Amino acid sequence: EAQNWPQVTDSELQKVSRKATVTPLFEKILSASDADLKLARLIIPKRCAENFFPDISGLHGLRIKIQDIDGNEWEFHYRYWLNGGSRIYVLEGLRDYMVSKKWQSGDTVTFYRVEPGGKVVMGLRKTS
DNA sequence: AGCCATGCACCG
DNA sequence: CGGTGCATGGCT
Repeated sequence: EAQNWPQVTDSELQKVSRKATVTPLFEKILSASDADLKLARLIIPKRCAENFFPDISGLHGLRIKIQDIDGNEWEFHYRYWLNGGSRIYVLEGLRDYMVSKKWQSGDTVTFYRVEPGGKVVMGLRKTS
C-alpha cells in the first residue's frame, strides 16, 4: 500500500496532465476548382505543403490520414504534379469529405497539428 | 519570377 | 468519354 503510493514531482504532474497542444498550420479559401466534386481534390499552396505536410520525393506521393474536427478519420492521397521546374501539391480523394461537410467554393479549410503525435486535423469554416 | 486556378490532351 | 496529369495563362 504505502510502497505503491505515487510520489510524483510537480513537474511530472504538469507533464502528465498537460492537454494536447493544437497548432494552426495554415488555411485556404476554396476556389471553384477546389470545390468541384468531380475533381474532389484540393490544391495545397506550395509553401504550406512544404512547411507543414510530410516530405514526398516520388511522384506517387503518399496516403495521409487526417482527422476532422469531430474526431472522424479520413484518408486522402497527397501528391504533387510537376509544373515547369516546380511542383503543385494536391490532396486527392476528398469527395466523401466534401459531400459530408457540404464543402463549397468560398469556404475556408484550416489545417492544425496536434502534439504529441503530430496528427493533422482539418476543419471547415463556411462563408458567413 | 513563378504560383496556382483552371483548361485540356490523352489514355484507358 | 471521364479523369489524370500536365499545360497554359492570369495574376501578384
